[in-house]
Amino acid sequence: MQMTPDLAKQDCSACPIRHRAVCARCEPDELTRLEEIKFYRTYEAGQPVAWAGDKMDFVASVVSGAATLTQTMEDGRRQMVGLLLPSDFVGRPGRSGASYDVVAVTDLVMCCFRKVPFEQMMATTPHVAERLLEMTLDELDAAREWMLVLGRKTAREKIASLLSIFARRDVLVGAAHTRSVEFDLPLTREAMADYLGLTLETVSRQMSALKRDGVITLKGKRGVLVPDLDLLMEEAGDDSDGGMLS
Amino acid sequence: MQMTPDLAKQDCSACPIRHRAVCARCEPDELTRLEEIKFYRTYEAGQPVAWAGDKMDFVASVVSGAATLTQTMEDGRRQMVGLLLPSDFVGRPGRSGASYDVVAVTDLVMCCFRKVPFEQMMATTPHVAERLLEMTLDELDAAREWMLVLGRKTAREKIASLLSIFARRDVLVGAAHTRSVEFDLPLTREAMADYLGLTLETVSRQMSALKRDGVITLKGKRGVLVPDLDLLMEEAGDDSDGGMLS
DNA sequence: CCATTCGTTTGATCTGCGTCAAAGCGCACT
DNA sequence: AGTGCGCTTTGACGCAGATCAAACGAATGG
Repeated sequence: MQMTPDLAKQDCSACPIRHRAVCARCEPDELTRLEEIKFYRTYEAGQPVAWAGDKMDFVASVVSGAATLTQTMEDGRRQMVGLLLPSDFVGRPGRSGASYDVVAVTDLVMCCFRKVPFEQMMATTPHVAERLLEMTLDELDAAREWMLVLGRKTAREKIASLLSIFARRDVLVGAAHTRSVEFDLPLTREAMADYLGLTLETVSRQMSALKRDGVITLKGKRGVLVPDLDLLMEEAGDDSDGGMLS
Repeated sequence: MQMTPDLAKQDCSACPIRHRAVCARCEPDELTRLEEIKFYRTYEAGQPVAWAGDKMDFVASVVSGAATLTQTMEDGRRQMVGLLLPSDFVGRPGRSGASYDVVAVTDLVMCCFRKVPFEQMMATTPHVAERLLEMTLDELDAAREWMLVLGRKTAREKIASLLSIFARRDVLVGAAHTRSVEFDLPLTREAMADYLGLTLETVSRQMSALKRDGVITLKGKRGVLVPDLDLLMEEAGDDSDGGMLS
């Protein structure tokens, strides 16, 4: 959780309000104010960012790495309710504590803003509040999309749906109209199971099945090669194009 | 979908920004502007409010009755992703179309605001934008709570979780510290199944089981009596107090 | 009054996934 | 090289919930 001075001045395109990429309407002095209250934190794989109920005095967005939001029942059953990948946002303006356990699953760099000045900024600059609302609506859509996965999809479809999420972040256009992708899974089988409402054994079995059927190829322990993204998305039972066109 | 003149002047405490109850900071002229762009619509049970992809030129909140947000796969599998009860909000500022099918499940009255003037209002009055963000965050929390239900709870726990949602809206304090509640189920068994990721048969069986075990009593077709709310919430596997204290 | 329809209940059977158990990898230490 | 540890894979078996099927009750309408 130490500061990383070498990052302190970096111009981070994945900042909470994505001020370079999206908030083009921001005035220069607004950007300056954002830069002033910004700092970076790093976490190691497995390290907690916050436990449910803890006070969180900052909001942040992921620069690199991945983190998970999970909920746990008293008897130990766990459900991941959010997956934070680069550019995703954490922290609730107007709420004192974290609602869920936030844990780094790989080495993680986050771009943070102290909560109090950030909220002041929100209250005075409509752009920021609007951008935050837009991001929250996106999260809500993602959560609802996932409700369909959890409630109605088979184990195989669930795995394919999860792989699609990662695959769609790194699409390569191959020859002959097939889109192939290669990426590293940031999650263990257990974490995948927690996300999908399955057990790790079922996850493992279905991964093997998808491999056997040629939908994916496993490269070492973490690497996954998807020769045909369309085939994967068909396996996921997804009617949409996965947002590739938007 | 006809206008209801008798409602047109009613002071609706469940309006989108809940301006009477919540937006106490609003100036009188802001309230007046809201009143000016407000109108009411009624729908009959079963009637669609909007299909996924349709343009929705208004945002609204539920005054009375209930509506559902559902997602459907090509093969017909359906998952409800949201349940709209009085005071709940529908419609996305900044988005052109509905993301999900919105259907009235009982007779429904909605308090609507034309989208364009509402968004103008949002852009100029920080209260409204903040209130909307707060409401969206609440929805997001509810969606994530529901992900735990869908992913990790047993059929019996799922039913109890759903019943808790309705029960907590109408709590009566009984004698001897037990809290008893009585309410009408606004959903059919099939709709409950769509919400819970189950089949209607399983829903029916588990309802019977809860009745047999004295957790609930069925009054006619739709009426449900919960003699002890704490017992129901224990069945739901809920560690929280259900927000009763907050 | 009966017939139709729509939602609900209940039963019998099947199956996908969970559970329990054991073995197979890398990979980091010593 | 050898040992231990964390993660993954694979197998055997059982069960919760799906599926298929039938009957029931209440409301509606001729």
